Amino acid sequence: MGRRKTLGELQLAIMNILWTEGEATSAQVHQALLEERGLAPTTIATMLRKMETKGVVKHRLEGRQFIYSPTVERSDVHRSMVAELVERLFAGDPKALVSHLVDAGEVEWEELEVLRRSLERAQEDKDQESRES
Amino acid sequence: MGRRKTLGELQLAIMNILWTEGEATSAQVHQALLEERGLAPTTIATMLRKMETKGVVKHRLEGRQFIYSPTVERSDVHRSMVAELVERLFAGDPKALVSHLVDAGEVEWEELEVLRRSLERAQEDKDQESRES
DNA sequence: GACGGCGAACTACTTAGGTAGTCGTCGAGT
DNA sequence: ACTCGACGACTACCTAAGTAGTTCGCCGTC
Repeated sequence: MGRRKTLGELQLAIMNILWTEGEATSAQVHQALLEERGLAPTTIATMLRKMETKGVVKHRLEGRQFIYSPTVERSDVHRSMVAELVERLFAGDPKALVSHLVDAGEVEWEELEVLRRSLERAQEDKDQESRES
Repeated sequence: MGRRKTLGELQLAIMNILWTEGEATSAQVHQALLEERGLAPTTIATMLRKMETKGVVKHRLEGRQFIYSPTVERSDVHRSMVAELVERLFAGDPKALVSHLVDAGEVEWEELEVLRRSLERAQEDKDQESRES
């Protein structure tokens, strides 16, 4: 059942709401996106139905309302979308992406050191956990 | 004139050929992609025409052949596509992408150190150059 | 018991990538 | 001069995302 998990712009915006809220009705999602997008309520509803067909959300019925919730993890979507980009642009080499970010001035190389430290620490914490369990 | 520089899978494959070769005819591109894709020659030709409309390639006439060449830099395309992904997935924070790569096990944090060193060195080289010029 | 509103469903349309068949033309070789 | 092959142009589909209008059913209210 590992379908294509590549989501479009609006779909990601909707998923972000569902991921942070846990679940929401079509109207709630519409409300949340109204400020920045100003879309019709039907647009959101249609999109949610399409996303359910695709298998990235599901709904349960409460009264006469559909309450939608995500069926995929944020991290899974991130993983597959990043992997696709790396595949397409950097021949599958993620390190090339990091190089690119620095070359393009998006990330200062000094920041890599900071990042490395905190990630290293996170790794140690994880090791600690598994040792304890 | 800064159109959307988001290219699809096939378009990227074609651009990769043009970027490495400098220029090529439709037939040459078709030949180069035949192994892995087995597409009809007309498909390549149509795509090149669409890409010219979009402004990412141009052609010159030699005899009765169109010789295509890129009009955008590989690095520009990489930049805008990575930026779009970072915008969509990581709220515009490129450091979050690096974190993700490590969390997802795509890049070992130890490699960041190696990468950091080489990038730092590259930076020094660049500084050196500008000082010399 | 008819009525109005809300929300889901259906339908339609646009844009973009991808794929390919058919047509027209022009130059080369006989 | 005439035919044939190569190659660009045009046209047509398909799929996916995005956007929204219209319809229909149901529920509570008067």
